Amino acid sequence: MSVTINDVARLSGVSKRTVSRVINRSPAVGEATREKVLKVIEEVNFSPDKQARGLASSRSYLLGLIYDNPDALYIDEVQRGALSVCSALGYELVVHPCHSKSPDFIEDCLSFIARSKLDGVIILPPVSENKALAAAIREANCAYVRLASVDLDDHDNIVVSDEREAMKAMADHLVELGHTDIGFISGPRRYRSSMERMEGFLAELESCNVTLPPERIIEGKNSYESGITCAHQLLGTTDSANANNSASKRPTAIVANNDEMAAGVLRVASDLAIKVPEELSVAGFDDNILASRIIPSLTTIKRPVSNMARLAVQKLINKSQSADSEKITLDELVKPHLVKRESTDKK
Amino acid sequence: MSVTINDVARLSGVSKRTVSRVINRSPAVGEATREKVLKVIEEVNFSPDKQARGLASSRSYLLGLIYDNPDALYIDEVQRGALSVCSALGYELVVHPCHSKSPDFIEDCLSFIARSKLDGVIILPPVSENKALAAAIREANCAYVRLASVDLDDHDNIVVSDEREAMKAMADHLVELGHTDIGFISGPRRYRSSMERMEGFLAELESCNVTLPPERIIEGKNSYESGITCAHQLLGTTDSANANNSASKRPTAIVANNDEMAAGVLRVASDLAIKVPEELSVAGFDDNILASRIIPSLTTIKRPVSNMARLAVQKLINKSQSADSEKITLDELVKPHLVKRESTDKK
DNA sequence: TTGTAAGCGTTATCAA
DNA sequence: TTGATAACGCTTACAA
Repeated sequence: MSVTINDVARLSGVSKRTVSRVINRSPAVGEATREKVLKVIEEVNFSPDKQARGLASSRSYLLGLIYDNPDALYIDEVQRGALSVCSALGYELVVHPCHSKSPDFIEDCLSFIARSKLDGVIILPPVSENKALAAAIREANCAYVRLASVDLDDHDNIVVSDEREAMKAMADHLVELGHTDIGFISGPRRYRSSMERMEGFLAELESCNVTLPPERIIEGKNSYESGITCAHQLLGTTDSANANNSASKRPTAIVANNDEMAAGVLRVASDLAIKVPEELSVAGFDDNILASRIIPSLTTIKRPVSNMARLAVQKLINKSQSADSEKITLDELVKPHLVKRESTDKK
Repeated sequence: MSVTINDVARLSGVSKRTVSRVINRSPAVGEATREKVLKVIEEVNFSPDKQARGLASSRSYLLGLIYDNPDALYIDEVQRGALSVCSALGYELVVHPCHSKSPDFIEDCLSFIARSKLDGVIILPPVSENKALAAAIREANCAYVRLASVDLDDHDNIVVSDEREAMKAMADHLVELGHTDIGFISGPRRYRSSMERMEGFLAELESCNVTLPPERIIEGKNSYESGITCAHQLLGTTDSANANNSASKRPTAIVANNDEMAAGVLRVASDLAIKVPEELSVAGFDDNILASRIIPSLTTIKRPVSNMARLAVQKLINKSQSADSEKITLDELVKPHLVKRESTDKK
């Protein structure tokens, strides 16, 4: 049927073992031999069988992607980024959306890893913040890299984007535009990333001498619906805040923990006939496709998602690579950055 | 390390081969023996090694997802749908975005299949319409199922959603609202799905005695930017149509081949201060997340994407299953349906 | 630097 | 209905 290592060995007049060495980039092969073998490999279009390789070496050349994030755009960007490195190195990507609230979700992830003997997994936020999961995976002796906003693991096991810093840029942007009365809709406080973003934002405001009173800071759930609820609260249209909906009492800007919630804010503003950005500036985080399509388009923060995913794969592969084969080099990581659009303007 | 088929054989006092038969649900095993073996399997928590199995039987228990579709939301929905069936049956899903314009993309897909000895692949639109790809995959002896809008393959190899029918509902909706002067932005005409949608829409209009002149029907590229270009054309703001931008000359409704282009139309309407839906109704196709978030929210058509993906996996697995093991039952397929929102209203 | 032989954990062949 | 034995295609001791 298809050509095997034996064929290559025979054709190039060396042993199986030597061919194996060539395949695995072992340095312990004479230059002449290596070239001879490579030539044959090329000629007969040989590619080693993954399953046989895996069976013999207990590796699978499969990487897993574990996520509970509902943001399809984020997932898609991660996948494409990861794959651009994966497939170039002979690895494939197996996807695994999980339910981090489910009681047996750790078991489920471990089973996922075991079933296919994955060589490593990439864990996306927010489940990447789950300490127990990371511990269990480490315990199971599987390589992993977490994508996160905080440095909550060894350098080898994490790829961090500095969201705190990015939110400082957002604060500066709004202060420059003259905003001092700003509403902030955070993400769930149990997530480190939510706290990073919030703290970065508030700290920078402080250092610009802008202090937000507690009622300007509310906790959202990262969903569109939650954005709507929180916007009502900030814009003074809930029962508890009745009759307070005068323009003078409203914040002149609202920043949300993500674009989904910011979209909710835009929806409420539209319903209340509050003009954005003339009467209210709005900003989000993620640079979702929404952000550029919605009217007015949304000022937001873009993370280097694709690069982060690539870096994660590289770290993973470097780990699982046998000691004597060449390591690959790591890209420089790009920082998140502010994207200014229509939804923010002078106070 | 972990328990193997040998352990099970030893513990239950039968041969390897018999255990293998039990695992594979072969009927050629005595009832008593089967139960004895199953009991041991249960006790020692044995699960067969995929790689070894694959090596011996040349199967991988891996399914591939091939797509050139840039719509992350669609991909995500497919993945989740497919996985809900996959993992329940011990299969994993390997993803493969491809570039259908690239000259070696068929080779690339074949290599993807060969590399991991995939048991089958699901091909998403629009590349699912590519006849050469399907032929090549069939040639390579790999099972496949295409997701498409037209019945362009054997029943076993395709899952169809009736987009033509769905667009009839869209036509009826607009006619009911009193629209007779309607602009239509099609997708690329080389795609069957574009043609299906367009033909379904126009045919139904005809049968309601509404005929669109040629200049009301233009070909878009399915992108947001293309939506903007086409909207300008339909709303008479291009050079070639200068001075024709009087309300009376404009269509009272514009339907686009997808939500992305419809979003472009909304953007242009906003820029031209044309009120939607008061002065112009707009509709799309897909029910992207955009559709519900954008202001005004978009009337569109939702496909049963997740169900289609599940069905595809079921077909695939039924094929690759050995003849003597149980087949699984197929779900009923839900049809695409119209979702009415804010962007369409009475003329 | 290269080769020999023994697995890796299954399934498949063929006989009993 | 069952079982010994040989694949499957590769890697890894262990030699040479």
